[in-house]
Amino acid sequence: MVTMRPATADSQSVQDFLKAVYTLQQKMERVSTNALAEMLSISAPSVTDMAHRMMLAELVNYEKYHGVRLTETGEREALRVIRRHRLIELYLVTDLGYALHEVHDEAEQLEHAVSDRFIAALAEKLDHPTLDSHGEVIPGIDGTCHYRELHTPSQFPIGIKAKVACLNSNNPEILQHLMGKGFTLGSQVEIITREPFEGPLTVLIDGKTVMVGYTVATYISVEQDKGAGK
Amino acid sequence: MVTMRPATADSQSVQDFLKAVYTLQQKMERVSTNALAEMLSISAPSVTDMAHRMMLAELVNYEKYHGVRLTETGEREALRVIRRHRLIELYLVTDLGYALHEVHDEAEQLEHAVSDRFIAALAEKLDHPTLDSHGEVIPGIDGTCHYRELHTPSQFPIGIKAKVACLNSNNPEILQHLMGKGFTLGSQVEIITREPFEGPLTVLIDGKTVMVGYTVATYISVEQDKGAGK
DNA sequence: CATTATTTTTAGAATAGCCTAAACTACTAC
DNA sequence: GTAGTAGTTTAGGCTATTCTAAAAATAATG
Ligand SMILES: [Mn+2]
Ligand SMILES: [Mn+2]
Ligand SMILES: [Mn+2]
Ligand SMILES: [Mn+2]
Repeated sequence: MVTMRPATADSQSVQDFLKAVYTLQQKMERVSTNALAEMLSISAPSVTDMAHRMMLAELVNYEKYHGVRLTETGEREALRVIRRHRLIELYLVTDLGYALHEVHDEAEQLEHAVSDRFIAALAEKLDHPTLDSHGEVIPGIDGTCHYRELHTPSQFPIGIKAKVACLNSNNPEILQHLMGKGFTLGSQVEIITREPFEGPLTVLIDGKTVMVGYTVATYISVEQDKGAGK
Repeated sequence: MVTMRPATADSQSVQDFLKAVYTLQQKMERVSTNALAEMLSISAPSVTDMAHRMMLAELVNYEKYHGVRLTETGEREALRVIRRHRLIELYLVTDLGYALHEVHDEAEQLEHAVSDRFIAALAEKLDHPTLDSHGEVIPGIDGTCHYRELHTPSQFPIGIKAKVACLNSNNPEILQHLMGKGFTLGSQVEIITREPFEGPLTVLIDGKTVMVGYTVATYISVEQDKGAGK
């Protein structure tokens, strides 16, 4: 720590770190080392160390005992990696016959290995998409994100028709479970009943009635049907 | 060196090392540390070190001062990586619009990052090809290679019609130079004149007459036209 | 506002890959 | 066969990334 060299933005660890900070930043002002350790599955001391080195590289702003925040450079880099990740995920489903639950782990590796040339080819082939195979927003080359107004079934009013807009889990088992119930992007859904105390939901999906646990439902986002009055 | 842990076959360094040994083994009985250092662009001591660790992992047979040879396991692994590399190269040209000179460097990274699932998808999509975009043999999943009888222009008799069967350079500049002259896989070629002392060749390619330097011509392999008497 | 509990950082260490400089072996030529 | 040269290995070191155990700081509690 007397001599500490700055991190380089092109390593796998640094890129995953940037993504993790970006994601956690959406929910909290500053991101704690513990939260990062949890998300990255590494020890807290490793996070502290990385935070120091990325501070020197001016990718994050780090204050001892008060967590981390992305700098402008850091955010740009994070969005670049997220763009890669999501373009790859979409491509795997669209052109290589992957099932949704298979794409995340593959993309987690490929995002670091692939060249800008490769990403450009994918973007071109997919006709510059803005949503990936989970329904998550793909940032543009300039970092712009076209967010939509989404809702979680657990907070969406009963009786309103909506469409599944995002299945935002990275866990293959959860995704398989949800898709097994009929939740796929674009499905028509309507909440029929909602049990209190974080109980299960009864949902009408494309005409079929199914039950879903509260916890697993938090990985679903729906979008109100266009044209349907609020 | 008192305690030395065996290498693990799934690291980038180890995989590239295996490929290098495999390639050099075609031309020499045992592969020297210097030859490997040269091919891998690392120092000779690094090669010695790696040789030791890969010996412990039973991937190579290494004898001090007498170089290295792949074990059966090592050869299987090497062929697996070569298969990946070449399927990726073919895919990049066929489906993603890459030019031949762009594929090698990309494949050199991707071969380590991609899953077996991914490779299976490529093989399927390309209809289980046996030749990559350079014209090199793609080993099967079981390691089998369907070699052809190829010739270098510099040793091929004058006046015989042949087809370009392989452009086996990894150097983008060389490939661009050759393709600029009209050498592409499948082109009709006929040697018109050959200068002595490793001098240039005059070649008829698809009707056009071009000159090629001796050195650069060593990266071309041709196959005698089928049906044309020897 | 003390005391405890939780979080975070420091200290010290390991591993894979790499390096340079120095020592050593093996082959080549008298 | 001995000297010289070319090729290899050993010795010693460095970096990035990870870890565990211990110390320190912050946050929560009564
Ligand atoms: Mn993902
Ligand atoms: Mn990743
Ligand atoms: Mn190649
Ligand atoms: Mn490689």
